[in-house]
Amino acid sequence: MKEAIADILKNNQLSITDNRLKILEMFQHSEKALSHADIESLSGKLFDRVTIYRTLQTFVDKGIIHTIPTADNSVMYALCKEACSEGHHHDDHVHFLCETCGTTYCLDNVNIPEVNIPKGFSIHQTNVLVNGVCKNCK
Amino acid sequence: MKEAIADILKNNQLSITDNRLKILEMFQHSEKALSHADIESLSGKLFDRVTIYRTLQTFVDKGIIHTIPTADNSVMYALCKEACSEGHHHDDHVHFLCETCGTTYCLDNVNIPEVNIPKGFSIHQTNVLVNGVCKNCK
DNA sequence: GTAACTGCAAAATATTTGCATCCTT
DNA sequence: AAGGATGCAAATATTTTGCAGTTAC
Repeated sequence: MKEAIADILKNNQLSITDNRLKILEMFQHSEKALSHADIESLSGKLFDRVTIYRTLQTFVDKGIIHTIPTADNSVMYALCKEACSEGHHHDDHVHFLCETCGTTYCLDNVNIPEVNIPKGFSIHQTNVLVNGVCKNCK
Repeated sequence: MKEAIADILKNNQLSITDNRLKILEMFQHSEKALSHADIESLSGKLFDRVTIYRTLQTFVDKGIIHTIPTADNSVMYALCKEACSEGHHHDDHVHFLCETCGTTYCLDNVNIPEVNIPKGFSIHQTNVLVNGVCKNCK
């Protein structure tokens, strides 16, 4: 497991550091998406606020994690699937925000439905954001 | 036209002020969604930054405009359709972000497709965000 | 006249940058 | 040893709050 995490870094030409391992581990262990603040508090302030910003940005750039558009425009992050790579995100899955507990889930196994857009527009990527109540808060 | 704008304010128990009329007019005249910064520059710095924050928040609260979740998590606003009211947004239309010109459109006449979510989850609202190239940048 | 709205100042937050030090390779 | 990563300090940017003056009704 630890190995797998280190491999992710290695495969992306990133140095293997404690910070990065810990942050990646958080994402792997978390069923839900994480915000900068989540990571800061989960880490117990072990590492610097600035380091978190830079680490998250690096991971997004490398295609290891992706940002999730949220209704309240807070920035959430979650692990990318294999399809992603540097500069090319393909996280065409559904994101679910629970209005009760505030948790954001990536519903990887829910396919994005087809969207019909007007003539003259072309689609590169589709994000679907669902608000509602999750299974734990039901 | 001016009347219509004033009516929107009146119908929502808001005082009719120059600021609010001008900001609402911007939304009505704009095909695309606007950010706080857009409004600030469009206004020619006529009104205070703080007033814009407060006006936008008031409009969102009243259901006159809605926020749009964007991929880069910048905050965009657009007019709501009639279905919205105080505390109850129903902007179930597709939002389109042009990757070339950065414009966000509300595609009011494109219906939200059905999304199948896992057992135990219930849906209140669905947002669809499409990235691509718009008709003007084609 | 009264309540609501606005603008200014300032506080609180969030994010970015520079640089010296430390760690990975 | 060299380059990348980190932490601290500080610069910027963003958003919120308090309050006094102004405006709508």
